[in-house]
Parts: sequence; structure tokens; C-alpha cells
Amino acid sequence: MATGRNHRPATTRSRGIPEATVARLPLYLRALTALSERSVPTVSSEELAAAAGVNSAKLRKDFSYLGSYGTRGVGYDVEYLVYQISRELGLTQDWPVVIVGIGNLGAALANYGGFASRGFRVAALIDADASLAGKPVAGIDVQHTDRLEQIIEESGVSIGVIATPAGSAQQVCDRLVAAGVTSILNFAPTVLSVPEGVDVRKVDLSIELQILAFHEQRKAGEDAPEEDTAPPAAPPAAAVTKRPEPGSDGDRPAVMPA
Amino acid sequence: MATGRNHRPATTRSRGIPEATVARLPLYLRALTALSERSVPTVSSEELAAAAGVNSAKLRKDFSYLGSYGTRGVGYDVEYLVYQISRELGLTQDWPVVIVGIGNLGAALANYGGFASRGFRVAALIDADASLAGKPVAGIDVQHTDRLEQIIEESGVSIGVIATPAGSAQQVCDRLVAAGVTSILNFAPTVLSVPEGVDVRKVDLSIELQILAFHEQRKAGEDAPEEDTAPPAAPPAAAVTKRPEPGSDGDRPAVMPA
DNA sequence: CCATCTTTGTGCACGCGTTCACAAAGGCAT
DNA sequence: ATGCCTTTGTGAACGCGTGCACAAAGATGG
Repeated sequence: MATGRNHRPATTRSRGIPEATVARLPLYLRALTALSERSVPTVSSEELAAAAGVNSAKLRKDFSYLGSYGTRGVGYDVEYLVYQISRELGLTQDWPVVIVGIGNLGAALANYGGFASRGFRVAALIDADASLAGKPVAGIDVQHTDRLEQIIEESGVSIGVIATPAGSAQQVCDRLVAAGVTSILNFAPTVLSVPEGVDVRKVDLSIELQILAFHEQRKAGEDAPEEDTAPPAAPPAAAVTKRPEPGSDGDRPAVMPA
Repeated sequence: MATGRNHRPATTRSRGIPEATVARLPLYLRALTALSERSVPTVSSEELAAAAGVNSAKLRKDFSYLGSYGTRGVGYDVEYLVYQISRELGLTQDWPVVIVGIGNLGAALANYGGFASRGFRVAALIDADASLAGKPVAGIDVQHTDRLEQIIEESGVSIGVIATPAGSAQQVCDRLVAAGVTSILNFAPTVLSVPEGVDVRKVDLSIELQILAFHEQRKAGEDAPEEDTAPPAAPPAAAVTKRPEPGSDGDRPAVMPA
């Protein structure tokens, strides 16, 4: 993660917002938006925290990093807070986004309505499959990978979404970065290497499920005894013990067409 | 990185593997599987750490929680480690999973090949739309929500995936839990409330993008001067300043059909 | 104008996670 | 065997995030 640099003297606080807080701001924003739509004028930290599923002290501390936007004895003004958080997150401006890899997942992403309402705009859909080119997905014509650089420069895209198979992810990533993209949301099950200054966030269904499985197993094993099934030979005698079915995993992002 | 859930207040810490470590095990497993397929016999912590994109000291400490599976001066036996991690994560057993909400995303998930290879098996696809019932998605017939409880009990499902609109998510969640599901992967943009003992993990594309936007904005603002656009009136005089377009967001999971 | 009540903002302590740095352990060559 | 070289496993320090608890701030009512 890039180091927090605090330019911007006096007037307002130095911009050292903790990463953990940033990750929660969208959560608050969602809860606040819901309140706003119900025309609720103000909320207490207690109420809002409950709606967002967090501790109220944590929420107050989070907000304190943004400034003192509350009123003691009353709470927070909903509309005002919505604006402040939106501004802090950079949602008051337009963010053109490209989605690369229009498989099952890419198409699903393209159809996502939550994009536009938050300042995100799908500038283009890109796929390596020439037979897809020109066909509309979610009302936007898919374009061939050849035009990737051109599209990014023309539209001033700085955020890219990778929904390709793992095999092409790094290559696509490199091209995106070379063309000027500095933030990447990666759905491919690979570790992307990027130069300094480029942010990557990863979403991986398979990992989430495995974490759930771990806890599930522990719950189940809480009563049951520990059955230490014979391991496949100790490390030294490794040999050719097990052969994991090749190619059946790890080469496509969670949610790609087979 | 998906939104992690903070649970386990250390009250029950028998098997004491740190949550942060558990979250990385799938990452290691993926890297190890790749090595295994290339028939690499052993890896050093340095190499494996590079492949998984983490610090080598962190990796060694993570593995130390599982036991001493390495050989000093040599490294780790790939096959052996794959087995140990798989067992620890509970992937050596079969995990039947149901997916509720077969929209764009649900369908994409159903098609995901990474399920089966990791011990996960799609036991059923469930949707409230009666016109979908009986139609095959990814080779499995979609079933109507009415049969939810029956399916879960018959198949012994303990993990559920929610890919419905936010409006129905809590209701679906309640039914899943009541029927015996104790782990839930939630794609709907809502905070689910569940009873003690049920794990929930959340994946939210919108949040990930907003976090990227925050960093992106900061990068851009490092050189450029701050234009403090007039805020929508201070909190006291709130007034009807800005009106976020209603209903355009927050009611469907990232990636649902419009 | 004062008293009381509500709710924010935050100082502080604690625990988890990360990282460094190194001793111990094992392999390998001689 | 012996000594060298590599790599693990971990003790300890550090920093971040969380949550408690409370004083200060402001509203509200008399």
C-alpha cells in the first residue's frame, strides 16, 4: 500500500486515514444512503454503527479521521455525512473503468447497476476472443484486446478490472499498467506483480470458500474426536505420492465460463 | 481482497491458528499446487513466499502454526505440504454447497470450475423465480425456493452462497440458517445478522472499487492543488442540498442482472 | 441563564499481526 | 567425522487496529 503522504497544510487535518478505516467508509456510505432515501435527517453513532454492523466507538473514531462532522447531543447529519464520505472516497468525480475478459463473470460485472450510482462508469469491455468483438454486452459493444491501449488513453481510464483466466492475467495487467492504469481489481487467481505506485486489490471466491470450510470443519470437529488419517508419507520419503488433477483449478478466475 | 469478517474473540482457542494465517493458507495452497503440477519436489520459504506474494518470514511463521513440516537447509516437501494444508483447511472432505439467487452472478458462480477441485460441490441452485425452475444452469436444474429447506436437509449442506438482491438476502439467510447452514458467503450488499455460531463472509465489488478510487484520488491529488468545492451547507443547516439517485444502488449484489 | 441530559470525540491500554534477526538443525563435501 | 553452508523455526520488538471509558460540547427545558 502506498504510504500516506500528507500534503495540504493547516486548515484541515493531515490526511493520514488508516487503511482499515478507508475499507469501512463504503460500508457507512451504504448505510447512510439508505437512511437518506428514507429522509432520515440525523443518526447517532450508535444507530449507524448497528446498521453498518460495526462497533459504535470504532465508527466514531473512523469519522474523527475525516473531521468533526457530528453534533454532540444530536448525532450526524445524514446528507452532510454522505457528501463528506463520498468526497473523501473520490466518488464525487467520474471514474471510467475498463473490464477485460468478458466471460461469465465479466458479463456479470458489466451488468452491475451499482457502478454508475457511485461515480463508476464502464468505459469499455475488452476481450481477446475476436468472435465476441462487436457484440453487445450490457448495452456496450465488446472490443478486441488489440485496441486496449488506445481505449485507455482515449477515455482516460485509470482503473481496470481483470476477469480473464489466470494465464493471461499478468500479461493483461502489464498492458494496462503500461497504458496508464494505476488501480487494478483482479478476479483472476494469480498474484500480479506491478510496479511501485500501482494498487491491486484481489477478489477470490475460492479463497473465501476455503476459509469458510476451515471454520466449518472446526465447528464439526469440536465434539468429534481427532482422527489423524494416515498422511501420505512423511516429507523425507516424499516420492510420487499424490497427483492433483491438473488444470482443473487455479487457471481461471472464480466465476469464469468453463 | 475480499472483505474479511472479524469473528472469533479468542474465547475458544484450542486449535489456535490465527485468523490472518488461515486467510493465507489458500494462497499458499494455490502456489503449491502449481509447483506440484510442475513436479517440483521441494521449495524454500523464500521461493514459495515470492510465488504467493508474501514475506518469507510471515510464511514460515504461518507454517509453524501447523507444525514443523520443513527440513532445515532444504525447504518444504511440496506434496506433503499440499496435503497438510488441504487437511487443515478441511478440503480433504466433500462440502456440498447451495447457491441461492441464480441471476447473472449466481449463474457465473455455478459455472466456476474451481469448486469441484477443492472439495466443493454444487448440491443445488435455488431461485425464487418460478420461471427459472427446472431450467438447467451449468448442468444443474434450478429449483424453486420452496424446496430450500428440503434440499439442505437431504444433501446435508452446511455452506450456502447468497447471490440474491439485497432485499431478500436476510430472509434467505434466515431460512438457510434455520435449515442447518452454518457458513454463508454473501454477495448481497447487506449486513446479515446471524445467530452465534454461524460464520458469514462478504464479497462486495462495489466496496473494492470504492477503496481503489480513494487511493486513486490520492495519487492524483499529490501534485495537483486541492480544489475545495463548496460543500453542501454545513451540518446544522443541512437543507435539501444533494439528492442521491434513489434505488439505483445498494439493493442488488455486485453483479446481479438489472 | 443555569441545570440536566445526550452524544460526540479521544486518550489510553490491550491484543493481534508483522517483521527482524539469529540460533539451531540438517545436508553435503571433504 | 568434521566443518561449512543453507534454510528453518521462533523469540522479541514494533506498529496498527480495536474497544473502553470519560471529559467536553452542545441541545433542551425550566
